[in-house]
Amino acid sequence: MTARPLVSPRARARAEMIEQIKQAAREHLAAEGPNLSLRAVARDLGVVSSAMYRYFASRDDLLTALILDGYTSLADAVEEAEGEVPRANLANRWIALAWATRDWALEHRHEYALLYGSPVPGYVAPQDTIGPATRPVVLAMHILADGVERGVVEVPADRLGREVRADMENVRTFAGFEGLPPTLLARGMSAWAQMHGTIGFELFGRLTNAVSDYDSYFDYQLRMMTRFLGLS
Amino acid sequence: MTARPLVSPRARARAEMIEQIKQAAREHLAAEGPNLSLRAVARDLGVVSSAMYRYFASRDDLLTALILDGYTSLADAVEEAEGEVPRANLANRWIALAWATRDWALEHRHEYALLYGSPVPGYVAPQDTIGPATRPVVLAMHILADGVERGVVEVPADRLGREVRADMENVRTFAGFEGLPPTLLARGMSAWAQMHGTIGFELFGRLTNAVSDYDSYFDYQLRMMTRFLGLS
DNA sequence: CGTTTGTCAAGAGCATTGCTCTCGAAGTAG
DNA sequence: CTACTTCGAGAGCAATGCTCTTGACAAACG
Repeated sequence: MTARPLVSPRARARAEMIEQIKQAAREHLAAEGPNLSLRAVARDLGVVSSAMYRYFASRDDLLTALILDGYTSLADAVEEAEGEVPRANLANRWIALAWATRDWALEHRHEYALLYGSPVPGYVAPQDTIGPATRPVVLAMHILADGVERGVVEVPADRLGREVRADMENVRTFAGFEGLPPTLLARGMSAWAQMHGTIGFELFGRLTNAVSDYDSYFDYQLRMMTRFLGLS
Repeated sequence: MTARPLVSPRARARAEMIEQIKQAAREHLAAEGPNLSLRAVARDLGVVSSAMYRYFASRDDLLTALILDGYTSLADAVEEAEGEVPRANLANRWIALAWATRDWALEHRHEYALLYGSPVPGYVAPQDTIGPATRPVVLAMHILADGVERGVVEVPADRLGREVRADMENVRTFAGFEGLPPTLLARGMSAWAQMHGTIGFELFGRLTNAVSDYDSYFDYQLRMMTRFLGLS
């Protein structure tokens, strides 16, 4: 007698097919950009287009799956890179995080555009994307919180407006940072916007004719950033 | 006898038609997002779709025209706002520039996405867009150059890498800033990326659940920025 | 074992898109 | 008046996302 399989062959085949579709879709994304065509990936898989709808209710659903995978892929890469730096070296932890973000963005240009570029027209992010989506920025703020805890990061003595303070408190409790002062959090958000702004400029070709050595440029931007944050 | 019109009625009608098409396209852009449909604007104008091709060789050509108009519209708004601030008030000039940018972006969300968001798939920016496209950032750097000239902005004494220095020299000569030191230019680019990063975050919904009062948030970000630039 | 239930790929079909071509009407210039 | 150009209309082609039906096959159950 054979043991009942833990997952039926059917469910297994289905999971494999879903993975194949996503893989083909990713390749199409990298090749032709965000104009993802269900029929095209169906052709790649030697399958008729209507069969796709057994696995994804719509093209947007496929996109959602890709976006979700993208968020976790990016977050994994970022967390791994940051995790390899000694805890006490705050500046290098931030720099490692930023480089990992940029490296991932350059390797997955169109996926990055999907995550951080202009949103797709009719698409609305479902609730379960916000978890993976916030992992990198939560990690970044964790570095700052660590610095405060270790007493090596000086807390800016700015006077925040009431609304900004409320917003920062909101973010703080959301991410679970008790020891992170709002003024420093605001600085972190500033640096975060700068990092993604710089990466976006490079990726979307807004710096052509202006910058030739993007690595050095990014490196210098990061040096200014860590100084601005009081990490170095 | 009637005088020969300076521009023939035909050329005039043509120019008007082009303007009508662009206007309808802008409205469609604002309503349905970047998925601009030639046939839809043709329907709006009560005209058959093939007639569009008498005025724009392709859908991308229409987009190019909209992008070009967008750049000049944004640049006009920014230059006007900045021009109203007394020349000596460097910080307020920068702040006015930034607010004008954000205001324009909020009023023309999809056009801003066209200009600064992820690029449209097959689209390549023609050469004649780079002029209007750089007007705002040239203006921003001009404020910094002005500050150096007036001797009120301190020049950062950073040591730039050779590549970064070369890039900054490149940008400097391109924009015609002789008196702007590379280290300050690099700071300017940093602030520029931060500004567009922050605006993009707000516009593309990357700050929902984190920020509630975007005006105050942007205001505070600007205060940090002008301090970082040495303008206040 | 045999029947039922559910899942699957295939195909036809609908409305939409960008774009091309041809045709006749109408305006313009000599 | 005649020759030329420009225009809008319409048909048509190759795509797209998505729906529906049909027939085959596997899993589950009695």
